[in-house]
Amino acid sequence: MLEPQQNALLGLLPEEDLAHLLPHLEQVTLSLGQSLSESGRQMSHVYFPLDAIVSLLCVMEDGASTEIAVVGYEGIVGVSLFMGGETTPSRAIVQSAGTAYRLKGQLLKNEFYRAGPMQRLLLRYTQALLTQMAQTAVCNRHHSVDQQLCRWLLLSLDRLPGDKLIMTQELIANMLGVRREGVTESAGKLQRAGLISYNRGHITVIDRPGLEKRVCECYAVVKREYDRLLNHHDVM
Amino acid sequence: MLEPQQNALLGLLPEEDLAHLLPHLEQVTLSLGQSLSESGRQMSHVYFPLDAIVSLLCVMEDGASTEIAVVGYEGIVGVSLFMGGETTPSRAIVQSAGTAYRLKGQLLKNEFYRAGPMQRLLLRYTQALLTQMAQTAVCNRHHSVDQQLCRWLLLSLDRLPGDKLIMTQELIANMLGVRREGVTESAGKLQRAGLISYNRGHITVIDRPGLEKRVCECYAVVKREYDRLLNHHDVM
DNA sequence: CCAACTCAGCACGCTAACGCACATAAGCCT
DNA sequence: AGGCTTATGTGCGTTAGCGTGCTGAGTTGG
Repeated sequence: MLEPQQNALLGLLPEEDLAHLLPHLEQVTLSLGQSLSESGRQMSHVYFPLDAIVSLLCVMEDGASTEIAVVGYEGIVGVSLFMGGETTPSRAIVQSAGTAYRLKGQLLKNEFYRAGPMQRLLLRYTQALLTQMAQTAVCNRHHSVDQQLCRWLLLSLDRLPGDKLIMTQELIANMLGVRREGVTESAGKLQRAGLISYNRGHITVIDRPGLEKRVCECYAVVKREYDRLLNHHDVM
Repeated sequence: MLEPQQNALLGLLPEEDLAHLLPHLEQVTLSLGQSLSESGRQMSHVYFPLDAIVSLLCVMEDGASTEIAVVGYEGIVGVSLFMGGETTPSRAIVQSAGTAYRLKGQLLKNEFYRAGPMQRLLLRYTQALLTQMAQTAVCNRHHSVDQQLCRWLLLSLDRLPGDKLIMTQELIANMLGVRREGVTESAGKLQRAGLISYNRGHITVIDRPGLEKRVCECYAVVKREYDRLLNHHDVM
């Protein structure tokens, strides 16, 4: 059984605050490719992933896209609701199927405007998101597809229980905003180096330390900032 | 004389809330290249630019950098203070000299945690910043230096009183995270097309509509979102 | 007024990534 | 089994942007 506390934000909340929300939290299954938020559309709920992963994508008129951030058990999908804008121009797509708890948008806003621990927590999380987006921008600019693939794999791995992910090269290419063939090539290198094994949409990470050696600094910067902003000691 | 209300955030604040802050607002001159915030360092003040422009840069270990957002009269530098993280891994550099009002960080936080109009305003602004960063990331990935230069020029122009900016190609290259020669080439095209005139660090925009024709959609997306989030009607 | 410096422009060759066209290959569904 | 769809691997030519080295035109300051 999956408990709401497996989501890091909910888990960091003091018991009484969590108790407020518990009756309204609804467990849902998220399936691969499902959209939780479309550009410019108001979300009815926010989502607290448990073992699912959600990608925030920025999609352009011609259909080209790039992942700007990834959200897993450590976060929440639907930041724009409590930030006051209600909508975002970006899209939220389930990148790895799994489970999440969801909460009606209005209830989250109520909790947020009580200005208690939940507010502090959500604001700190949003700042972590800012950092992730900034680092993604600079990584897009300066680093090779090889490095970005490593970063992407590690970010996903950190949000998954095991060492397997279900993901075609086509989809990874959409996330990274590169050609499918580019991913084929980079993934091939990683496979030949014995770091991952790739099999028709099923990736198994064999040598995680090896990936960490190849990845650019962007991964560590983001991870460090999440750890700093969302550790139990500072937040509560 | 420059009034605090020339900053859009301060200008949107109801009179009584602004009155709270006025005695503590200190006018300062920002000079080109001045750093307002270093990676991981706590800021003592937040800044409300009037006619100055500040770039938020993400700098990497090897010194390569990319601008992730630009802040002018419409915004505030120092979002991380009220978001709870206190520091950011990014750097804030004055990109166009001018004037700003500044406020002690603690005073801003006090005002923020009163949970009044200022809080709503700052949160909405932060969401606009999120959008700008996301769009920058996707633009870095998919658009040519030509297009990005147009975007950058227009974003700067929107934040300046006139049609001139003081900025060498070298600095623009740092912002965009490209080679200086790349900027030379793109700027040359714009100059030959009669859109701008370039003269040793002095750029004059001659044909703004022409720039708007060449720019990628990223500019409009960001502008629209700022207008939506920070118009007087919705915020207050 | 000349020297030093800064800024802009140009000419290479180089490489990563692109777009496109195929060739397999592996699972899926009668 | 056989044919379909989907996923992956490869091999082109093309191109945008990079790194480097250099030229020359302004600007500044002694």
